[in-house]
Amino acid sequence: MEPNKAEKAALTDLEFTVLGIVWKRAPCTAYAIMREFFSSPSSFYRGSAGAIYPLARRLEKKGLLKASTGKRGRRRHVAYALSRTGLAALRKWLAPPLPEGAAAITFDPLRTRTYFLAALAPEQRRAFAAHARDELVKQLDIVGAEVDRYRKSGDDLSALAMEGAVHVIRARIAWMTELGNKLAR
Amino acid sequence: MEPNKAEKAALTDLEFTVLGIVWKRAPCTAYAIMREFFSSPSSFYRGSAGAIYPLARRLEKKGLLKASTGKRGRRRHVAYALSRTGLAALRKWLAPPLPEGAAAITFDPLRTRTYFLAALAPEQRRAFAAHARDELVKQLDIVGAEVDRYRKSGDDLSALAMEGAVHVIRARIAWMTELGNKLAR
DNA sequence: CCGCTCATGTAACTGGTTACATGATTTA
DNA sequence: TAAATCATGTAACCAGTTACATGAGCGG
Repeated sequence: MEPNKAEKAALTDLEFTVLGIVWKRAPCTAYAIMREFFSSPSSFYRGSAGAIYPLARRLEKKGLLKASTGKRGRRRHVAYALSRTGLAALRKWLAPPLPEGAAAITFDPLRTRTYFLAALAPEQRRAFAAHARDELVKQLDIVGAEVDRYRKSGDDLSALAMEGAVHVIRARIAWMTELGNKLAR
Repeated sequence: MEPNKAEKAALTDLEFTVLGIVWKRAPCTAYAIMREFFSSPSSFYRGSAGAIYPLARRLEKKGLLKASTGKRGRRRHVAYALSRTGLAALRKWLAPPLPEGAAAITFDPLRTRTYFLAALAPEQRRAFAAHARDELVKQLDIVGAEVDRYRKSGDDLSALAMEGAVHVIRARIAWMTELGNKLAR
């Protein structure tokens, strides 16, 4: 017999992230998972219903989530929790070694544009650097507030995670400042 | 008459990036565009043939690229260059204002994992931070070399762009070091 | 009773991917 | 002359998206 392909196929980052969310929030409806994505300042995944609902059922069929139906009033809902194998899968994803490329350089719309900045007139280049810097500073406030929120809620590791975003945005601000200065000369 | 939808639809980042590459390298075959992606240390886009060839023809049909057939020996090839409207489109993409979210926080596999690190035993958490840090240090060498390569080739703006990646990786190293220290206490 | 949130889902689309296929030209 | 590179392309797939639809419960 061939090994069951569906059982073996590696999960996507979104699937592991959902596993992580359920681990934190269990018992947790698919709707609650969606909200988690909506409230995140990161917009890489939108956590759309069209992604989350089929995904949750998929993980349940694979035995990584277990579903239980509860009700509020006469209304039913499905709450998920991690199964034993789900927790094991989450831990395997978290623990070293990291997969190829997990520490690699990430997509950055500002960097992508900077490669081709010579196509603009010098004055427009400086405007780009100044504008990008301003936008980054705005982002810094948003993620800074998010760090505080996690701190106050006592979720120190999430705060530490979000501090990664703070570090990165500060680095990008420094980079855009440097770019502005170099373009000014 | 309705405005032609195909003409008006916004381009993706990949399409603008190809526009930028052609602007730099014209006259430039689709194959050469692919190589540009292969040689990039960023792996967000793989620049696969299945993406690049249809994309180039699409941009040509929209009038953003113009194609010319050359030959080496008795073998034909199609070389692209930017049209006037293509250059205008590239410049509009580059110039302020940036689209919504261009300065937003980006996807980071390390950050995503850090949110759920409490699911690991304390010793495994520290191992994660140490391992991630090591992997980032390796990346720093790679992108540092890339900066030098651009500097030597005289392409200062590309070097400046790649220095953005250096800034970000250094920030992520500092973050992982901090995380390691905090987990050690 | 109106509008908001909770809750669940589907259909059509999209923008990439992998894998494959073909053949000329160049280089070791 | 074999292997690598140049060059072009297609087919099947995939993991997301948007947009839509439905309906219960709840607060003002």
